[in-house]
Amino acid sequence: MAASRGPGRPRASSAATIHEAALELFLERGYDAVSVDDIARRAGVSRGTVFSYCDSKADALWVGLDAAIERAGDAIAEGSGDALQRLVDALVHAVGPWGATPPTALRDAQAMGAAEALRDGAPARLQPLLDRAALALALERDALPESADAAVAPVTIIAAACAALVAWARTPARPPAAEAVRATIAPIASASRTRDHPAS
Amino acid sequence: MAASRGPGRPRASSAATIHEAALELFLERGYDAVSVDDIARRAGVSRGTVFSYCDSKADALWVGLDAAIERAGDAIAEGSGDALQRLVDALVHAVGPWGATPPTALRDAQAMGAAEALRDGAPARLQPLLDRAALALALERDALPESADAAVAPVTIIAAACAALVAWARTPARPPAAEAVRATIAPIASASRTRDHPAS
DNA sequence: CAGATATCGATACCGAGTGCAACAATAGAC
DNA sequence: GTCTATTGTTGCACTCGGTATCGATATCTG
Repeated sequence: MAASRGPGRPRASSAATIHEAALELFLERGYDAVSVDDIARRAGVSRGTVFSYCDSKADALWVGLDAAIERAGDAIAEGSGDALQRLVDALVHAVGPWGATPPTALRDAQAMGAAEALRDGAPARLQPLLDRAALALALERDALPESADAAVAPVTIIAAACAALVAWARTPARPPAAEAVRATIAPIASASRTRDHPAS
Repeated sequence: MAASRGPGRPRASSAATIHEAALELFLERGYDAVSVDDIARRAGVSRGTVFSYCDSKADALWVGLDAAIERAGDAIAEGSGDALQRLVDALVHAVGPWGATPPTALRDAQAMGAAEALRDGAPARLQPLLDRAALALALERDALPESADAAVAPVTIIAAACAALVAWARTPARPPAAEAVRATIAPIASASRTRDHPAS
């Protein structure tokens, strides 16, 4: 990590330290009642340093989620089958490491009063994944990535996966995340496929 | 309207005036380069007045869209068929008045540099509609509105409708919006129905 | 030891959004 | 016509998230 390689390092700050402090405070006081100053104080760091490690106050909520989004984006390039199938497999694969345990921020979103922040931040976080899926689909279908043909199905499937995960995280007794996701989005993908490619 | 009933009414400000000023400025300079002060100046009112008519800077982007969302929410209560079919019909009905002409903010989102603002604001704007759809579905299925069974399908269908509309608004030669929406979400709804109610 | 370098901290700044107290204008009461 | 209550409007102060900058400090290299 670039944070610990440099020549001068007066403290032992890290993104993880700040994220931990933020999540602690979110749980104690609720997301809205925690300011960035609070996070800085709890982490033993100045306000400026918080923003040098985090892009926004909400970053701590997305630690495990961003990683999964990135895994999904990377997996789209690989995989077998048509682009839609690759998207399904990528989403399933991305949440595989979670097993039956959701990332803490997702599981405690309600308790932290961060459900809205999570919901409102999702579009921006998911955009790169969406772009890669739309691009893959557009290449396969000789369409523009912005066309309805290439853009709608990825949005639909990714939205379904997110909704499934939110509900899954609330479930007391959970199956593995990958199972829940596949069961939800596989039929959606089939429907998109048959609508867009009726013959094959 | 409460705005014109009272004894004293020093000015004739209105939400429409402020929305017009905002959209003008967004088109001229781009969404991010326009401050609320700019909008207030252009509309000939003070900053405080802007926020007494608008909840946020982005409000002007949502004038036509919010109305459609509200139409859809109201239509869910009526309609025929199961709850999923009512949601489909409600969405189709909600964009009916648009015909083949998208709301200006949706059509000019790119030109205004407001595509991101629109995307990021969508979850909060769509939440009431989502809640009503999930509630209707939960009642029909004897499930909790937060359960996956009741929550996933509405998210999926509404997301598909939004994606379809965004792509539709970009299309040079447009069919009526209702057609585009129905063609996109009908198969998704069928897939959700057969998955959740395999027997019937 | 000296210089280069990168992080950290403090400060100032910007814009969105909220709250409030004062003001102005008008409709109605008398 | 005057008084009064109501209501939109204004200006200001404030909070908070986010950005930019500059100086200080600690580490590594020569």
